[in-house]
Amino acid sequence: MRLEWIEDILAVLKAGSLNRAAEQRYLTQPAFSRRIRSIEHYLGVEVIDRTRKPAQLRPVILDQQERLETLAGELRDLLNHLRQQDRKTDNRIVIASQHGITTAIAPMVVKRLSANLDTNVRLRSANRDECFALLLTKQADLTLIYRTIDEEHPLQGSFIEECDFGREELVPVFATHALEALNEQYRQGEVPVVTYPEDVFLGQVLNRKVFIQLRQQIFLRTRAETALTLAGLRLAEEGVGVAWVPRSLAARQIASGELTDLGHRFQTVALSITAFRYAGERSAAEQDAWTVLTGLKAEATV
Amino acid sequence: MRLEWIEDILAVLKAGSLNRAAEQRYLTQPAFSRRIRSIEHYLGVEVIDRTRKPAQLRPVILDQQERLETLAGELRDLLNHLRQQDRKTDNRIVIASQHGITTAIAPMVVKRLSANLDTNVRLRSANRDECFALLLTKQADLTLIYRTIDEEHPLQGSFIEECDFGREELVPVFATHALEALNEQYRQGEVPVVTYPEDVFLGQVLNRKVFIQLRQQIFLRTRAETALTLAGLRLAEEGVGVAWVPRSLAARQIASGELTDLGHRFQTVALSITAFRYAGERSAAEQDAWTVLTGLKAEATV
DNA sequence: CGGCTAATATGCGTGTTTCGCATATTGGAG
DNA sequence: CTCCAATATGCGAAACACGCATATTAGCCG
Repeated sequence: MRLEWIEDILAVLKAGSLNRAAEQRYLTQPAFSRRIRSIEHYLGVEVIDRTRKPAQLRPVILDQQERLETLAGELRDLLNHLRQQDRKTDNRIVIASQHGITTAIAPMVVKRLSANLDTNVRLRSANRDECFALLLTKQADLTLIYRTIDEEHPLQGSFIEECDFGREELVPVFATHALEALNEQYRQGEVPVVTYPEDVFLGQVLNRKVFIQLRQQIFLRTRAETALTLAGLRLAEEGVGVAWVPRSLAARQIASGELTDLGHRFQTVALSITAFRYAGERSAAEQDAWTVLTGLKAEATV
Repeated sequence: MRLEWIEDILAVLKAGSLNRAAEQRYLTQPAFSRRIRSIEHYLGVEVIDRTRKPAQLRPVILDQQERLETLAGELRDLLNHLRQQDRKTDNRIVIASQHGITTAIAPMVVKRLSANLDTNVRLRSANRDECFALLLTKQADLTLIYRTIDEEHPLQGSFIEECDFGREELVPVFATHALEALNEQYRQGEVPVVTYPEDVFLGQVLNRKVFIQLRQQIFLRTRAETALTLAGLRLAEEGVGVAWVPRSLAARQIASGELTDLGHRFQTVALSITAFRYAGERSAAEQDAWTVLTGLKAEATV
């Protein structure tokens, strides 16, 4: 028996159909359908009534709803407890950081935390959704992510606390040594660009905030696609295409003249760097970390 | 999270080492070792202390022992409940029957049950160990297995009830039309036989009760090995070798002269057919079934 | 009572997981 | 230091779970 199976069953209950339940559980409909089948096979009992079309849970299961919910809750509690326990005892905190932040800002944050506190910091790099997942499953104590300045609450619910503690700008950059070639292409009506995949946060933001408008003026030729800002940076350095990268990541190369900031010609995207954590009781180490972060915020706004 | 994982962890606790825990959980030591690793990976927490040699559970986990046991119990209860529930409501019972019995005796039993009662009987054929497993996990309401007459309690524990309700004899048979060839081989000091694998019950019984003695007199040439008595019967009919099969299975062929009963020359094995069930409350259908079975016993002993 | 649509199921190829077996490595006792 | 028992790792095979594309079907509507 698996916690995940209980959650699957409860999802059917709440969603009212396999289709929507599949969505809630982040699976395709066929995969979810098969999963329910495999659960039924394991139990030796039919879980849902397939004769009707929006498939319904059978009474046998429905009667156990409360029990299922209780058990699922207890299991999750146990998991959360185990996952946090050892951290509490060794004064350790885990920070989930969006990939771009891991290279750009997080090192500084970690340095500050380690310097000011007797704390063992572990940094886990992941994409944005994964970061939230790590926080929600308490595998991370807090998470650092980018958000666009107009984005409301990426995580709703009062049990989550947030703290904007810095700004970042996504700037278009390109190899200075190849600028002439870029201008030539520009005159011919096209720009080579490095894009991020549509299914990662930066890809969506860049598309919505920059590319849609830009495409009305000029043809964007995607020369490379990568989920990693660091790779984007390298590609820009090689003159493969214009890449939008966090300014802090490119600061050194821009200063040295290796890269040229094309923010005046194309558009930049303002992002804020936000930390999230669970509200409620927490370990001393985590409390201290949060204090340091809010301190950074104060610095930034000065 | 999985119930099986909790059980794995508790097994380490009880066994005191990965090695013996692996045995308890019916896994090889390497597989079990990796399983614990995967659990640790999932939890993000070290479950066992590998610096010492008989690996010990870490205090983090040890502290949760009671909680783990409670949860495991609740999950198992839920499973048992779900697995039995639908049977109770539609007056259904599931009988796990050892393969040989499925063909030999079970059809008669099922016929009796269906005739006398308004009951839906489902027969599941499995090997002996699987039958016990099905009973213990409540996927079956009762199980029919062979046991040797001197075998004590295959399942110990007061929570199991048993009922010997018949006798069976494993008799050596061979194709009548090929008897002459058999005798010829016999004179040359060897007998072609059909054996059962060592890892199934009949294989062990036959070896212990018959072959060990027989080998002191004559060379047994294994011509075929099969786990299925029915296949053994066919092989005997074809004259491949002498096969020990339940008498009831071969009764028709012996009567018609197609097969010859060699029980006078070799040895037979007396088996009793025993039904097992959980003690305690049960559905009306199952109670009725048991009554019918004990009735059969009365008939048999008359 | 057909035909349409949304819900569910199935075929298929692929990547991942888990296992057993054989073998390597390692802690700890003597 | 050497040996033994406990644990780990290499490897190949089988099972599993997934996504995509597509087939089937319940139920609604004309």
